[in-house]
This record gives sequence, C-alpha cells and structure tokens, in this order.
Amino acid sequence: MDGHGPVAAEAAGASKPYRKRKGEGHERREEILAAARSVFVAEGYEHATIRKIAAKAGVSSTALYLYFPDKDAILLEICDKAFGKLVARFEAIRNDGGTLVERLRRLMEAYLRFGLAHPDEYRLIFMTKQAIPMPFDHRTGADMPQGTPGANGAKAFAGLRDLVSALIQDGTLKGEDPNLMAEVIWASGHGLVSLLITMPTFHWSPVDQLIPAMIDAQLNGVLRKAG
Amino acid sequence: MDGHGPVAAEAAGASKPYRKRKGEGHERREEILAAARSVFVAEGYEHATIRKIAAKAGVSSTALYLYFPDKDAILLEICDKAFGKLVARFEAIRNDGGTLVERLRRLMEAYLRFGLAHPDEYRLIFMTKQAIPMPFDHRTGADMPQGTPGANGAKAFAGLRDLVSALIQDGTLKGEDPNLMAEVIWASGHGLVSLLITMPTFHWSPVDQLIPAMIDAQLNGVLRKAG
DNA sequence: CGCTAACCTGATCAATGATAACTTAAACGC
DNA sequence: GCGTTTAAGTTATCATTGATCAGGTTAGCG
Repeated sequence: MDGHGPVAAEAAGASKPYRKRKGEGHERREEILAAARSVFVAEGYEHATIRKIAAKAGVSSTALYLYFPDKDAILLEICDKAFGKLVARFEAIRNDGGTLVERLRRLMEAYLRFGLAHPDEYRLIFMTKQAIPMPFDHRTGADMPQGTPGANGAKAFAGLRDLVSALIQDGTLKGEDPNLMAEVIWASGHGLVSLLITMPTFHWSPVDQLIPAMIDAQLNGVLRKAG
Repeated sequence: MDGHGPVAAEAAGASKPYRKRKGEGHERREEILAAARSVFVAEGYEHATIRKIAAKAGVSSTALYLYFPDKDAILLEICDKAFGKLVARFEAIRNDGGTLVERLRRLMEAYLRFGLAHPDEYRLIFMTKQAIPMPFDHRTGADMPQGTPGANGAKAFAGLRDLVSALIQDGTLKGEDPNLMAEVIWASGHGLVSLLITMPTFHWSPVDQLIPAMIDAQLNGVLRKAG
C-alpha cells in the first residue's frame, strides 16, 4: 500500500469495469482532471502530487502520463478552464451598459475579485516561474491556437487592452499606446492580488478598502479627468 | 560519488585543514552563505539544491544543517541581505534633497529597478507561497527583532509608509490612511516587477517606458495635483 | 595524558516526478 | 469461434530532492 495501484473502484459491492472501453479514454481523462481539480483546490499547488491525484481518480499514478505529458499540464489545464470564466465575465462587461469608464472600472474589480477568489489558480497562471508560453501575440493580434495552455489568460488581457484602446481613441484615457497603458493597469491590479495571496500574514488594510483605493488611484492616474 | 562527501579541499597540492578550528564555525557559516549565494544567483531558487551548495562550499550536505535549520533559511538570509541594500538606498533617498514628491518618485523607481536587478531574491522574498512571517507590525510601529528573516523587506515598506505619511500630512497626497495608500503604491510597483519577472516571454512594452508610465499613473492618481 | 564538546561525515529515509517494460481486455477481420 | 492488434493500465524501478540519525574525529583545556 504505497500509494501506487488502483483503488477499489467503488467502495463496496459489485466491481465496476476497472478499465475504460476502447475509444473512451477521454472519459478517464476527464475523471483525472476532476480528481486533480479537487486535490488542487483542497491542498494547493505544491501539495497536489501525482499520487494523490491518481488515488482520487482511482487509477495508478502512471496512468496520468497516458493522458498528460506531465504534472504541470494537468494543473495548467484546470487553471485555464477557471480563467475561461473570467474571460466570459470580461466579455459580458465589455458588452454591458454604462460608459466605457464604468466598464473599465467593473473590469478591474472583476479581475481583482476573481484572483482573490481563486488564489491557487491565479498563482499557477500568473505567479509561477514556469512562465506560461503566451504564444499569443497580443501586439499583432494574431490568435493563438485554441486549447493552448494559458490561452484564456491571454484572452483576458486582450479584453482589457481592447477596452483601453477604445478609451484612448475617444480621448478619455491618457497616453497613446493601448498596450502600454493596458500593461500598466494590469500590473497594478496584479500587484494587489498577488501580494494579498503571497503575504496573508501582512497587516493589510481591509480588502474592501484596498480594492476601491487601487482602482481609484489607477483610474485617476490614467484618465484625463477624474473618473 | 553521489554528491555527498567533501570535495578535495583545494584542487591540487597540500591539503588545507578540512575542518574549522573550535569556535570558528561562524566562518564555515559564512562560506556556506557565499556558496549558496553563488549557486542561487547562477541557477535560481529551484535549482539551488542543498547538495550543490554543499559541494561548492566543500563540505558534506549534512554540514549545512549544523548552521541552518533548513534550505529556506539559507536562501532567505541571502535575500534579506540583498534587501539590506534596498533599505539603505531608501534611507538615502528619504534624506535626499528635492521635494517630498520627488523623493517618492525616486523611491518608486529605486524599488522597481532593484526588483528587476535581483529577480531571484525578489521572487523568494515577495513571490513565494512560503509567506515570510512578517512579524513586524508596521501598524503599531513595533520593531521586530533584528536578524529576523524578512526584516529588511518590512523595513523597506516602513520607509515607504513614512514618506507617504509625511506627504499626507502636508496635504500633497490624497487619502487619510498612510498604510492604505502605501499598500496601494507598493502593490502597483510590485505588480510590474513581479509580472516582468514571471512572464518574460510576454510581449511587454520596453521596460524604460513601463517604469515611468507606472510611476506617473500612480503619482497622478494619488496626488492632489499632478506630480 | 585524557576528556569533552564542537565540528563534520556516511548511511539512510520518505516523498516526489517520471520512465520502461510488461499485462490485460476490447474490438476487428476472418 | 479465433487469432491479432492495440488502447488502457499496471508493476517495478529510477534519480533527485530535503532532511535525520548515529557515529567519528580533532581541537583545546586541565
């Protein structure tokens, strides 16, 4: 009992087929992802080991390598799916009512709250040395192949950048280069999220003061007249 | 030859004493720190293993545990020393000439450039899940015991906070709570540094545009009139 | 000399990510 | 039915990692 080996498929009673039918490996893949997800959110990145995930999925640890090249690929896929929700949220906000400035404000708040609500995913996507390839060239706008890990992270940035671009064009926002300004805005938001995640023991001001303070400071600093 | 064991003390020729005299263990401690530093900056945090450090120091891997409780303690001490330079820099800037606003601007730029110049140290202090204890209560101002790991990181923040406090008192800076405003300013700077470190493959605008853009945005957003 | 405490080592552990070689059963052709 | 192929999984095993343990050696003192 060393962590290897399959777990009795279904606790008690009749045994279910312990192996997928031919051509249905993708189901096992999904099961592994689900198991990985639960281990990952429960124990965090570092403690989500291959063996724990395998045990939870009811397969041997090696089975994971049939469906994923390595551990990072599994967790990255989970995180990228989580970011899919943020992208959807961004899309909704961009097509929302209200002025462009109001939308930018909501976008920033959505980003901050999302990061704080999913700290492990956020950390894996935006705070690990294993820099996500980011094969998406947001400068030329060339789309990256769908399904690429990190695609949703890049999409989210593109959403911000497009909104910033519109604000520059109608003269509301200072500066000329939408990429530069979007990078600055992103960085300031990222700074708050990542510091709060990394240093929970620091004596922070209440988050509900920090979030508007950060957004106000950025908007005031970046808009031609107070937002 | 498994990575254990002492390395021939001095490549060729007469052997030097392979053991420190009694009462001179602190020298060995310094040698280990120096070896750790060189491995750390050369190979980065993850690849700075106990065994590599020990080999470079010319002692067995076990010897490291005579002087440090664990691996993190070694690297943290190195990083904290590096941050000592930043603190000194901050102190110099705060006692500098120029207006308070000019000092704040220089402080921010110094922080950004320091982080980008020492990415591995920066990462270990401010970007690892192993949240530094931060036993320093910057709210009450109670000093933490000297030598505590992370002390210099906390000191640096205190330096920023005090400058912000002075700016609020003389009416130049918006807001009321110096801690809140300092946290916002810190976070925005940290965001830029950490993103640049984490995602080197992203198509960033040139750093020499990003740094002033970020500083201008923050200062404009946070000062009562444009800085 | 002989003792003691500081200094340092080799052997070893448990956990981790990953690979190689082998087994089992499902599907297909006949 | 019956063999063959091959997807699906397993067991055994590696190398590496941080860390501990029990012991050995030597400096320095009385």
